[in-house]
Amino acid sequence: MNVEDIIRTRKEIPLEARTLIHLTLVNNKVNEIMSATLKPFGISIQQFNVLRILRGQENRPANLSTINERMVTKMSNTTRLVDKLLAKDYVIRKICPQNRRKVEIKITSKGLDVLNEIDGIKIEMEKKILKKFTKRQLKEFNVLLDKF
Amino acid sequence: MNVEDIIRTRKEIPLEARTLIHLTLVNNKVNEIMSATLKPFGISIQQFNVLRILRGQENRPANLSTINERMVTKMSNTTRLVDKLLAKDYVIRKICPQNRRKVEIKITSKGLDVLNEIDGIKIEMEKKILKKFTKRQLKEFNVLLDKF
DNA sequence: AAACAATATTTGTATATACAAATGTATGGT
DNA sequence: ACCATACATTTGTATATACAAATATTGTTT
Repeated sequence: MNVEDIIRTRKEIPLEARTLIHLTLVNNKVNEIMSATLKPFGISIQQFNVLRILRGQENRPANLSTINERMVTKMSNTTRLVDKLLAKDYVIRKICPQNRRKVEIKITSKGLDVLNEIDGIKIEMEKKILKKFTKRQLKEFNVLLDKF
Repeated sequence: MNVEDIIRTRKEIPLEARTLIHLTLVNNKVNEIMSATLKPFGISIQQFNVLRILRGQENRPANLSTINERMVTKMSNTTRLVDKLLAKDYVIRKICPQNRRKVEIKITSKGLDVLNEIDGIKIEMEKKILKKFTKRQLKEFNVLLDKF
């Protein structure tokens, strides 16, 4: 991926600006591949993230705030993400009896099934995206990302 | 920025998956800062990108396809981005006389003014975002990004 | 020249997201 | 108990984006 080719410029871009453009281009590319990978399963990246968080709960329900604080999206949209998953029977939602302001969300076996199906494909996809990296370079890359 | 802290997990994440999550988190952070920086000027990141492409044309008009191929967004949305800029008098749009299917878009002096105003602030912002990087590390980071 | 294909852009629509306000519930002070 | 405040979530709304179809113009074929 060459930045100058993609944005079609012949001018020299300052290193700082180039880095941030580069980052965005790479992120877009990765997102496109991810969305396309999930498309056959009818879920978006964010819906997938919610499902994984719920699976991580290992049968304990999660309330909306818990889900939300582990994601990048805003609270109001987390509600709507759960709505979508609910419509597909991938989660169940009920009001918490101890504190009726809260809602308890749990992944269903149908939701777990679809996640398990995706797991293998996702690992393949990740390997493909990162095939040009050595383990050493991946670690190095993560170290650099930590500087942001 | 520690990935495990942000997504609040205690589990070991496989290096490949961790890398892609890390990338997304960093990109989100950078985008947030950029949007916030542009907010006082009333333009979005994408609108800003269009303006810069137009400035790069150095008085020659650009048609929609030209703008679009230098951006990540889809054609139909480029139309709407230009609509927004038109409403702010940052660009003018007219039908190309040689080929009436095409439209010619040019940045106005008002558009140039706002870009010039933003230039300095943007450089400051970039420095701030990348303050923990040495020049050497930035180059290294770009080399790694090229592997995607 | 009429018909068809190719090109350039726009419009319609569904989904996604950000931000502010509204709703419903619980808690602490008086 | 009453009231203000805090908390948890939802709803409303504007903007952003993806995808498909529609429109308008030009180029090509017969």
